[in-house]
Amino acid sequence: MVKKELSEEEIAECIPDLWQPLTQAQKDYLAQNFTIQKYKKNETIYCEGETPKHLMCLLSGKVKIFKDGVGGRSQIIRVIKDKEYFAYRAYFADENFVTAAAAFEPCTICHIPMTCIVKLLQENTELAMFFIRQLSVDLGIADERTVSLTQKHIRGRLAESLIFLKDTYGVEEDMCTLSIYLSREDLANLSNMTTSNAIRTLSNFASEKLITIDGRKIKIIDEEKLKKISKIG
Amino acid sequence: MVKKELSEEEIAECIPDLWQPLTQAQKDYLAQNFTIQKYKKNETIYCEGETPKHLMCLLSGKVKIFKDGVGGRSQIIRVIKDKEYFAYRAYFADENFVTAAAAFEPCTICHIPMTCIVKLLQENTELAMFFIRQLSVDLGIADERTVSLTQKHIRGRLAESLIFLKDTYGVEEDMCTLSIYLSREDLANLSNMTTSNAIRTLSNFASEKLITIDGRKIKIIDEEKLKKISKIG
DNA sequence: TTATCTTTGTGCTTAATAACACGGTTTTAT
DNA sequence: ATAAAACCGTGTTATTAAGCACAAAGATAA
Repeated sequence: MVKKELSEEEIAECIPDLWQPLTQAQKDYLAQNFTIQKYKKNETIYCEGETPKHLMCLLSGKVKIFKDGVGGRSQIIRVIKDKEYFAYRAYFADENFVTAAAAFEPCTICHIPMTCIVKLLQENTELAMFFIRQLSVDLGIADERTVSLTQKHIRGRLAESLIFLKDTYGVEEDMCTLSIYLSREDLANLSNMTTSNAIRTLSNFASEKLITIDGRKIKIIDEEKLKKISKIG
Repeated sequence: MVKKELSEEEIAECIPDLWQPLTQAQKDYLAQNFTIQKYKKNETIYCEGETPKHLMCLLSGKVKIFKDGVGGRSQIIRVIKDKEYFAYRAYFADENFVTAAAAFEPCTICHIPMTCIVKLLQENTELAMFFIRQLSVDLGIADERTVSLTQKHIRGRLAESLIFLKDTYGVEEDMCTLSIYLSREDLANLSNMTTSNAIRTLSNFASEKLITIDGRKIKIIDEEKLKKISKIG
């Protein structure tokens, strides 16, 4: 699993935000505790209830953070893209994971023991500020999302998800095909609705010429209209 | 508004978590930047869209953090009790407030300029860890809450809110009357439902002898059953 | 290649919850 | 003290979204 020893330059490229504030001694220390792991499509990265041990940073691929609620329904809480950090919250809160994580597609993820991170934090306030900022941003997103998911109607929620996926993972060369190919079920779990309603609403959007669908390939045609639908709820 | 100069001992009692990690010089510095403000029942503490300037700590009273969504419906995101800190997230995230805050009842709140907090953070990693821990706990709660609010049914959501209010604000001497007296509308906004449904569901709980209601006074009679209702959704 | 499983799509039914209307009650303000 | 406003409770109706059944199309595996 663990790949060959990496040079500090290679590591620096993987985790620039974490690396940059460190002194040389701290960089050496971190490099000794740095490992890389590969995950297959749909593979579980961690489960709800497990004890967190590592900070993870996604180097390539796409990851979902989700939570299974009552009656087998799953809710995607957030998604992770390239160079984003995750899996550290529960450790800082001294809890087990309340969410699970899985790979949407094949992923490369680096692991750094949280004990190592905490040691670095104790001597580097700039690094501490990085986590404070990151957690603060995520908490703001969570607050917004709570209201969107509870108050918007189905069309608004799905429109929001489509815009969100475009903003997060971007589009292909044609400038409008979403780079992420999700199953209807994942799209539903992201938007807090049943799979049937995701399918139906997606078809409606296609009839209204807001998007085109070709299997899991979705092209955003009228982004402004989608934004409007998302906004009015 | 600003009360008479307080002694360091008095301040230490107000904000023990913040105070304890500081050196004497840092304590002196903080004391110079410490002010106290009173708010009346229902008074707004800050509004969505405003620029955050101060860390606040609730010294007495009860506060709601809420967000107005589509169609005038308001969602209570979290509530603050004695000795809890708030209003700092947006500053750390370099955003304006995405939520608003108001006093449920008369409140005393201390204000500390965020510039002062940031200065202290830069020289005190223990203080930084306090915020990292606090934000991590809150983010976990937000994740759990997202799933509860979206997936549980009305009865489950209201039961959860009642348990939550008991755990947060406690009960009176009789050991079962909730110490917080909320309007039906606030109870609805906490539980993501309309006011009529909060009223109806509350009545149902009363008929089922899970609670008794006397105006805004709510007694928890059968906590176990309520927990069960909350859990199964 | 064939068989099996998963995913997608469609129609119909049912359940859950919001919306509305209105009368009575309590609180607040003057 | 009195008027006005806000809040509470209840019945009725309308809307939204979930649930279910089933067929077709793709994907996966033996």
